[in-house]
Amino acid sequence: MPELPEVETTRRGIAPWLETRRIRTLLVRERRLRWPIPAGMERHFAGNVVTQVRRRGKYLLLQTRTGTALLHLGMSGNLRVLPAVTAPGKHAHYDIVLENGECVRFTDPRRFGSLLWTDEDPARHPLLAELGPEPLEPEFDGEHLWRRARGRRVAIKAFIMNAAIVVGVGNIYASESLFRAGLNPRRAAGRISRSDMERLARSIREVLEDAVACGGTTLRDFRDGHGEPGYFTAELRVYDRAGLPCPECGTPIRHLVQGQRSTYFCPRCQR
DNA sequence: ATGGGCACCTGGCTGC
DNA sequence: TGCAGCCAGGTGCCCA
Repeated sequence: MPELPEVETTRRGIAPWLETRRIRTLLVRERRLRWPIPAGMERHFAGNVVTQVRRRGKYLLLQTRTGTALLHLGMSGNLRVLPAVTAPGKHAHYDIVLENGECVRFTDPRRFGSLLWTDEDPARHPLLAELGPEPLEPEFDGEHLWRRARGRRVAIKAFIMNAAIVVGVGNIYASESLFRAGLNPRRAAGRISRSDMERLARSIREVLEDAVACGGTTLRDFRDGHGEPGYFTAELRVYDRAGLPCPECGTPIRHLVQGQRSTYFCPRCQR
């Protein structure tokens, strides 16, 4: 479900409800997420105060007075701000309950999401330490992509979906970025010119910024922190549009599979 | 080091 | 209606 724009949208939705607030308790109903929630997780939350809600790639970081909770939404997860006494749905795996009873609830049918804790600098956590730059920050640019692509034969689509190269680009926005940059998703990363990499970096940035401005993309079930869908779905130019005319040239959009993931592109506009 | 494939899960949709 | 088969927004890990 969530790529960078959806995670950022979620962050913006829940941050005002959590920052500076004291947690009454963490209520866990299902510990079997991607990594089982450790038995002692609750004690990190009870009575603690959230100082900041940040994002690194597709991870949400709840910074507290004593450490940092690392949340991941996986494929199908979402976080919702809810009033006190809201009956949990089938896959409501944990609630972060505030002192007044309001809660932020994690729901995730597929259980690919996670909830981890670190007492140390979260940037040093093994899951975050090796991540590439944030695509909306200045250190991400065409030169970075070009440099990291030297000698690499992977398809450019897989390359930009690799979080060690750049974070936040998932399956939807990879196709969309490559369309905007006019690059064929099958091209070897190492064979793309410096100037095309500049274009690609700009495209990635623009697509993600536009999607954040729209509150993300809702294909099936993405909801922000308050249950609202994202409106970038209407702006998608190629994703999930196989056979439909390319918005630039009218050629039917093609579908192909790369690394078990669907790719969509215009065979005429993308070389 | 790199690249490719698998696994982890549930639910929704399609087609017989 | 029922059911098998396929697909889905992520990503860590294993193997060649």
